[in-house]
Amino acid sequence: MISPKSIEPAAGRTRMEDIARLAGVSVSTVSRALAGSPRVTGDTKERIEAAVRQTGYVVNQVAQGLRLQRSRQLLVLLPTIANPFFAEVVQGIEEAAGAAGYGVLVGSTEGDPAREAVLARQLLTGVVDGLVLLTGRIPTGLDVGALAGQVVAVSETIEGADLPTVSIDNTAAALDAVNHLIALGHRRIAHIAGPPRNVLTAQRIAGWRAAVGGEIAPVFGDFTMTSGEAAMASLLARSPRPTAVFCANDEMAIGAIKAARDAGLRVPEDLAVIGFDDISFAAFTYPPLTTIRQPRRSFGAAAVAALLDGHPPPNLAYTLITRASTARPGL
Amino acid sequence: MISPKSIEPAAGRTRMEDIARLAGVSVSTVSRALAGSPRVTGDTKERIEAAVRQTGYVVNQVAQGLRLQRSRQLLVLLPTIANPFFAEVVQGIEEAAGAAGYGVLVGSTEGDPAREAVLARQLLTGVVDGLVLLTGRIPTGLDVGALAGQVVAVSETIEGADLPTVSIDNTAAALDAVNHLIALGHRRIAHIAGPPRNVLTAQRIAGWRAAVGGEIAPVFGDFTMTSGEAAMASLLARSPRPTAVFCANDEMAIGAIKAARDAGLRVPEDLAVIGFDDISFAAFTYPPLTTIRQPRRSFGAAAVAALLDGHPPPNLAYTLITRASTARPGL
DNA sequence: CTGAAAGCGCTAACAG
DNA sequence: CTGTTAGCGCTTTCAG
Repeated sequence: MISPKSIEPAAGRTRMEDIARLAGVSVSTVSRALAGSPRVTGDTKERIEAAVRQTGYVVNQVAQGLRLQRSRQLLVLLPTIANPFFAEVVQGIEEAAGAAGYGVLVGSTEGDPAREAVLARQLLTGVVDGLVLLTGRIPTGLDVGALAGQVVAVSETIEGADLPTVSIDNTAAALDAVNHLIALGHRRIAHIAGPPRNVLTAQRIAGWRAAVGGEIAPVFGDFTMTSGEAAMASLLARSPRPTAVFCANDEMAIGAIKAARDAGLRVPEDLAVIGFDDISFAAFTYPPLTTIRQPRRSFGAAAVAALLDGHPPPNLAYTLITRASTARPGL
Repeated sequence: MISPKSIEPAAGRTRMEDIARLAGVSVSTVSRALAGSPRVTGDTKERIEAAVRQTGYVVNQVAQGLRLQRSRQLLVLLPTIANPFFAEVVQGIEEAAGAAGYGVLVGSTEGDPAREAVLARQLLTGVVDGLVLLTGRIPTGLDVGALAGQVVAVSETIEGADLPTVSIDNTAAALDAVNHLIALGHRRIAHIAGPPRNVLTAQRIAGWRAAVGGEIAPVFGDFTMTSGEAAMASLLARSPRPTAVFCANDEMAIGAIKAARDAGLRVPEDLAVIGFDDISFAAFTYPPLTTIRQPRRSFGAAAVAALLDGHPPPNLAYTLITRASTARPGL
């Protein structure tokens, strides 16, 4: 059990002072030696290193953080870690952050603005040095202007905020996806979109509209498999029925395929389906899912580079991955 | 960009001292008021609260952590956050931890023992108060004996370590899964196991063996879809071919179904498949996957309860979820 | 090349 | 009910 009622400061842990005593020097010297200062050399340095090895000493990062005013931790805020897309971006962030000596805190907010705000405040209290937003919005109460360079948006652009953003060109990618269907001969191409009032939703709708022309209404989902299934069910009631559907993410595409099959349709013969993201499951659906691959690990790496090195985040490249869920209509 | 070369201590952030000045009291009084001490009341309390609201002050958790010798952060160590099973356990941990005012650090170690060790040391340096191990092993260099009450294992029991562990009875669950197949009439039931030398692997093999009897060899995978696909391919070369296969997790089951279908077999008519975990994708495979549901959110909640309140973690209940991937043989 | 001392922002005796 | 003071463990001037 953590935090017993009686707190024993320093609970027996080795401190720098102990190392100093063992090595017969002062704490300043130990501190310098550990920081790799060239001012500590030879025998002194070796004695200190020996003491560290012997005791298994590790510097207290909390004390160090207080003194240095930096924690070497990053906070990632995202809607849900259960979505493989986000999970893989987090992997990329972790890798890059870890390589730079930074740790990663994950806040899975379930879309709750209150929870987002609470977590984001960690940034203001010294617990983390930087914030990666995968939520598509600024946590309430956070003054991003004053936090310049400490906040980066990933995947979703945040409107009205002048934030460095790591993303792909979603409109162009959606256009490419739909053009793939058009090239196969499809003309009635429906769209299962993300939630209304979401930037990605708008961008992908724009790409779809640009390709299909006209004013057909998309069906809105919420990026879950269940919502894709429901959306597809409603599309199947349309007449004439679409011959193809472009889904704003892979999970909704997986739901859509299930709905189509449950309605007795064959994919891709009766209905072609294309997704977005290329999560690992996309290659294992039946039929395997044609989709747009987003470079998720690179998203993470670019976000960390933006935070730690100030690199302006690039617009990354996406790829159309052609699998068996799309084919010529009525084949 | 984080950490400019010139560090400005206290970089303009509101400190408790500022609140004290605004409210016309001392910092001790502010500290007490913020901690909800009954010793600060009436007008004083209100002036302090007003100052806090006005400035948007948030206490510096690093300084607080140093003083209190506790960080209100938990570290979760896991093989890969990209696996939905782990992701959902993390959600459960986050929920429970968040409700108790704790934050969650995630270390996705990709099975790298060195990375595990480095991350686990955070526990020793005051960055986190507790450690949740989903990795099935003690990070090297960590003296769990000395850290009693600060470490809990989840999902995988750690052999030779006397650790509180949150899990299900994996052997019994595997037995139930295979008995489901036997009840359907299957007799040649193969097993796609997890990686060798893994406790879960051993337990699930034991349950399978108890049900099928005999000494058939399992095929080993590594819990990924790709490995399940490869394992199934090798099983299909056996003669006589199994009529059913019990997979040690859902992802390998998804891979196995793909391999079976690619080989021209129908699931479940020619081959029944049962998985383990009931990740969200299991309900959306084709055919939908029969599986053993593990209560992942509860795993997380129980782990946090063990750490924070010292509750001994219970063995949780699992459920057989019957879907369409299993049926009578040769139907 | 090394040490003494100050201080990061906070909490908790201890006095009053 | 409130303030003074010491100190959590570390880094970094400033002296020597």
